[in-house]
Amino acid sequence: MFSKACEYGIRASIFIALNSFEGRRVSPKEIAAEIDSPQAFTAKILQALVRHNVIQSVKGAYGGFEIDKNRIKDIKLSDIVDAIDGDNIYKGCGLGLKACDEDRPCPMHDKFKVVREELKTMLESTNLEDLALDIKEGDTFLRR
Amino acid sequence: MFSKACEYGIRASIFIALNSFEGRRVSPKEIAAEIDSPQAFTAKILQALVRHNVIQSVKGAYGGFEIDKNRIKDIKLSDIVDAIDGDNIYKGCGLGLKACDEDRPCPMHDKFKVVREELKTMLESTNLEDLALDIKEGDTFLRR
DNA sequence: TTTAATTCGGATAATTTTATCCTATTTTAT
DNA sequence: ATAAAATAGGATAAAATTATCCGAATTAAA
Repeated sequence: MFSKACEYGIRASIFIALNSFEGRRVSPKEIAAEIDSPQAFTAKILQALVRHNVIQSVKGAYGGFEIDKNRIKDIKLSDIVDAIDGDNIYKGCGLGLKACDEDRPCPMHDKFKVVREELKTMLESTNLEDLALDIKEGDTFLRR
Repeated sequence: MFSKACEYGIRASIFIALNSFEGRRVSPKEIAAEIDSPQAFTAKILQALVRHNVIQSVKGAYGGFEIDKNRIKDIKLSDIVDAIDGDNIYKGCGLGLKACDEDRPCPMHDKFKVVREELKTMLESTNLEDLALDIKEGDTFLRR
């Protein structure tokens, strides 16, 4: 469904949010260890998230990645997916037809639209705070 | 969402179904021209669909690809997706965690489950006959 | 039985995605 | 200032996906 990069990006963002609650910055090394992803590749993804303004980085000693504590609840899964995979997954045609739209729909259009809308709604209505709090409560897990 | 191979596979299957209604076999060349896909790559995908028993091929002169006319309505989109992309897309964890399940869910699990189920239901309840008939009626389109 | 029209399948290439490595740059503490 | 601890970013490699090419095998018709 999502690319590996996007899966890592979402997992990393949740872990960063979790730490930012406590005012703690985290390194790519820590992140990759926690979410079980390749470190250097994860670092690239973090850079992309910084460029897209989803997370922040602080360079130099005592630096690391963080998310503005007051904005954690404003970051939606769709922001992360947009930054890494783009919006084609929840906006494009299921059969890959560029010209597919309401006026000239592909054979899957009407039925796929329902799924796509469900995905879009889900991504746009789920924020990092909710996801991180579930983990904190011990209701959900980032690994193993 | 789906791989290119899977998109081509679905589009090709619909076109074959459309022709099998009329008892006409079609070649990879014809198929690729109609669904606007690379011919040799499409041929490989057709072979995979034959191996998975989704479509049939008849070798030699006057051969081509076809679908048993009486079975067109029994072939579900899920059969095609399964054959080409596997079932991970509508059965696996949205964050790519192998260990994610109801007992130990990932943070996205509950919300993603709804989307995944919607996709699963859609793929399993949509058959080639319905899709081909919509095209025949001029309500939907395979290209342009 | 030969020929022509086909699918099948192996080899290879191109592109994209995933992953690694190394150096430069930035920043804080000493 | 200097050293140490970080992120940034370029170069490269590995793996997966997408795509092409060509000869072998199969089949029906002439």
